[in-house]
Amino acid sequence: MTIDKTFSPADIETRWYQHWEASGYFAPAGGEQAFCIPIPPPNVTGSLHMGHGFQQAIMDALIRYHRMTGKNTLWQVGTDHAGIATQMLVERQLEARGTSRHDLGREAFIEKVWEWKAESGGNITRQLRRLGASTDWSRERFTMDPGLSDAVQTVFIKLYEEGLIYRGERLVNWDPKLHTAISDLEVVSEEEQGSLWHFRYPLSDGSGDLVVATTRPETMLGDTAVAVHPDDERYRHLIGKSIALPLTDRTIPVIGDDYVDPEFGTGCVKITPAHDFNDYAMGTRHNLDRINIFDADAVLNEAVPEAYRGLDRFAAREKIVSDLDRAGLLVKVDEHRLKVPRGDRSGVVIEPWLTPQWYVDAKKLAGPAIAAVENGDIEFVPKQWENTYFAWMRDIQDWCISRQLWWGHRIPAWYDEEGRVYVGPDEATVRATNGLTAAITLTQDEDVLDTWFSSALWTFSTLGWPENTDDLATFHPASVLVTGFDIIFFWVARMIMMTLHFCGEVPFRQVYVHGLVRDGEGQKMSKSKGNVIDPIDLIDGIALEDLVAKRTAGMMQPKMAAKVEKATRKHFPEGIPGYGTDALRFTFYSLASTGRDIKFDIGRMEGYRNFCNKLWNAARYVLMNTEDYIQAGHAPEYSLADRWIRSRIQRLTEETSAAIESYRFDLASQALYDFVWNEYCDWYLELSKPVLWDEDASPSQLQGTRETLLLILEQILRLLHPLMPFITEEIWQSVAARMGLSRETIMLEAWPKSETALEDNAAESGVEWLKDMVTALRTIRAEANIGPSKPLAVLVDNANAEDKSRLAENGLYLRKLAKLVSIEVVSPDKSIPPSLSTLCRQMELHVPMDGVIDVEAERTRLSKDLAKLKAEVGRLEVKLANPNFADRAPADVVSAERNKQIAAEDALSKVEAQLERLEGLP
RNA sequence: AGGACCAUAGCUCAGUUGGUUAGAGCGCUACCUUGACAUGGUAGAGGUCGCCAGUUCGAAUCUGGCUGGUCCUACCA
Repeated sequence: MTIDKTFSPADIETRWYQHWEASGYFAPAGGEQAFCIPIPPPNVTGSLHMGHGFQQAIMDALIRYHRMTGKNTLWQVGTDHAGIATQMLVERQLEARGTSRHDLGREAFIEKVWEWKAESGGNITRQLRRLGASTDWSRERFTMDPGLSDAVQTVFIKLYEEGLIYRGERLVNWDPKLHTAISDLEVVSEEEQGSLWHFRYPLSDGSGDLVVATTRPETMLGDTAVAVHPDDERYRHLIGKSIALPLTDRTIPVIGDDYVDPEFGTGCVKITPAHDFNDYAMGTRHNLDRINIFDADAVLNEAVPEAYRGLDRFAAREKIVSDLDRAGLLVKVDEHRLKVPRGDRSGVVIEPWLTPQWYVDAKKLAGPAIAAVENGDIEFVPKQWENTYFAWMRDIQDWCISRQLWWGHRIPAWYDEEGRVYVGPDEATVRATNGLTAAITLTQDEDVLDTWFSSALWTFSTLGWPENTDDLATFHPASVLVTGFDIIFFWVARMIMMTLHFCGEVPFRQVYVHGLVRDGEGQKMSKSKGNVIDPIDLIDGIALEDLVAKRTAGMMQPKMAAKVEKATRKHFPEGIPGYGTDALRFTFYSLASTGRDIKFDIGRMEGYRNFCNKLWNAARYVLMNTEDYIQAGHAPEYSLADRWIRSRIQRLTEETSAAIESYRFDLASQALYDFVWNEYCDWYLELSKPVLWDEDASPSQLQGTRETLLLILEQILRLLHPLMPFITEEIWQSVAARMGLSRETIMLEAWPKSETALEDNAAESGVEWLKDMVTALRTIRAEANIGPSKPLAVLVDNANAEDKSRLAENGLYLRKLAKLVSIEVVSPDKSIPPSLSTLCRQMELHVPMDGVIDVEAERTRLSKDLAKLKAEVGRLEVKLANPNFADRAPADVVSAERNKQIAAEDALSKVEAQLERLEGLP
């Protein structure tokens, strides 16, 4: 069997995944204790972005880890129907074909969406597989599945019956492009440049006028009052008078309300209760009329004077301003920055609009949901996110759940001709329970429910609720929810409320809140910015031209596309080489610290690709050197190095487990990387060579080293497996075979336990000593420019008894690792020939150079050491001379400092002596 | 307006309850194809831990203020 010199991920990943899936390894199996993660359902018609990739990587690590610890492990997978997004997508396709959903009609349109789902829905699950996600595909769910739809309907009806869902006509956030209401959370307000128009409104008794300031002139046609602050000296005498509203024939009152800020604008506010949330509230307080002047397109309707009917809101603004100007009523226009609310999907300005909608009484549901976090039934990690949660929950607003869409769960409510509402699972039931004869016409509500309404039921609806299933009993509450902080309100909070209400228990015990992935410059990744990276492209690689094409596809503005193209060519001049899933995953883990932003650094990913290669080659070395391992059959004898690495891996095991348990994947990956590269490869593999290549080594010694090589590698693979599933499985198969283990997959092997009995402090300090020696000698070599191939002789002065025995025991290692021909312990009075000298601990190492020493270079080198030591001695002297330190600091700290001082002074005098000796040379 | 978070090497980031010579990866410099690996090896250079005060024998770490940045919530007509 030959193994390639470099690791090629593409060859193995898909093969292993298919094997795992086909073998049913992802399904829950046995174990007293259950461990369950519900996937945050991605949009069924979408595709994975880096944020998803990161999130799946975290979940898969947790799942694989807990599966290996022997738990009954379920990763519940599925997707949601993403009402608005999906409907928009399909509508765009229809548009491209010159048709529309209205041409098709409701049923045909919904059929089209299902077709589209069938076509594109596999995309996201395919990507999940490429990432190695060990989800139980046999239980895949979709929010529009019959079972989940049942749950949605049951919940709606129950909440309605309990009075927690109600229908009401109120101002909603209306999206005039998508023709639907959206919730507060789906509105994003950002500062934009606008104007503040000042208009003169005449009093109807002709006694004068006042000036109002507004950012939305077009709404003046719906004004039903002007408000001033009741204490405002300038205007209080006007309260109670009335105004002849320009451009209309209406008369409206001047009212006093302390909501008005006298400092802003003119101190007079026009009030339009039907088109502004604050005005609505004021209208309620003062019993004002609500005049709705817009239709669903935000076009002026019948309620306004004829001249303005049929105008779009922005056209109306222009006309109104110019008409008022012509009438001499425009006082001035100021530049003004204001927050403009836009729909997060459509991007158009949201219109507060008066329509009947369905609401969830969130305040009542919030109480227990707050308590569950307060009393620790649910724990956020990191804890600080609980504050975000509390802040929102304690000031929660009722949730508008109806959407004027076709794609989604249709609201189970029917109206008779008088507009009376009946809620029930279907028309027949509604008729039966309400005693409605066939003579009465019933019409079902046209609207569907917010997608988040069904997502809020995710943890229990996916497990079979409202049926009382075994799965519910076993896997609910879930163990942990892994999610980004951006959907704490959208999803996490709502899940907690709904689940507590319907299941009487929390949906999950912990919420692990991770950061959001950004590009290398800290920018949010978004399609419109053109800086998205498809995780699959990092895995498989992509040519520059393809990447540019992908990023600029569908960009409306050529200017923007050019900009994106330029940035892409700059950041990825060579395109992206394929790094493989394991490298991508390991990069995600290394970035998963407690911060809020995760800047994705491709350079770092390259480093972890190299790490995969390092591991690959370490395995190659081990396999090459253990070929006759099984046959040998001698009782193993363990070397110092064997005992050392066996001890070290106990600590690594502890550290890795603790890191994963506390969701510190960055620490876990760091510990593993450091161990594999800097301990196992750099030292242990090197230390194994002198043994394996020693012709005098006994069969027992060979056996001890070969066994340790395999044992440690096998354990490393298990520790790495949750993070890097593919490469570890590939290597593990060979390693396990070599060890004579006849088991199926590393996936189902036990998670390593650290064994205190194998911790060996003597071996650890022995190898530390050895490393110090080797490093000291290598440094001499490097600093004096002696090539690595030139063998050296070493004289060791001032060795104590322990050093002497270690020198004797480690001769083989020292000769090989530092490339020495001889090591000689000399007595202090022996004269040293002209040498390069250095210190190692309290020993002095001399490398005789046959008189060809560059005295000047050597003096420079030693002087540098001397200066460092002098600084240290000085620092320690000052510290220890301070009586406050000596008296007040703990005794162990003081004595540690004193020991440092003694060692430093000793070293100082030795270097001084070495310098002196140098002076005697030519 | 209220609140949160962040500021450590050129870059991306660790740094547990205050006590190390402040660490890692990438990048950089010099040398090296030695029988796992040049996606490699060896040895280095590089930081007044944003600024100012305070607490303390001792502060990257705790407290207050300031500056700079990010974000969330509410919203000004």
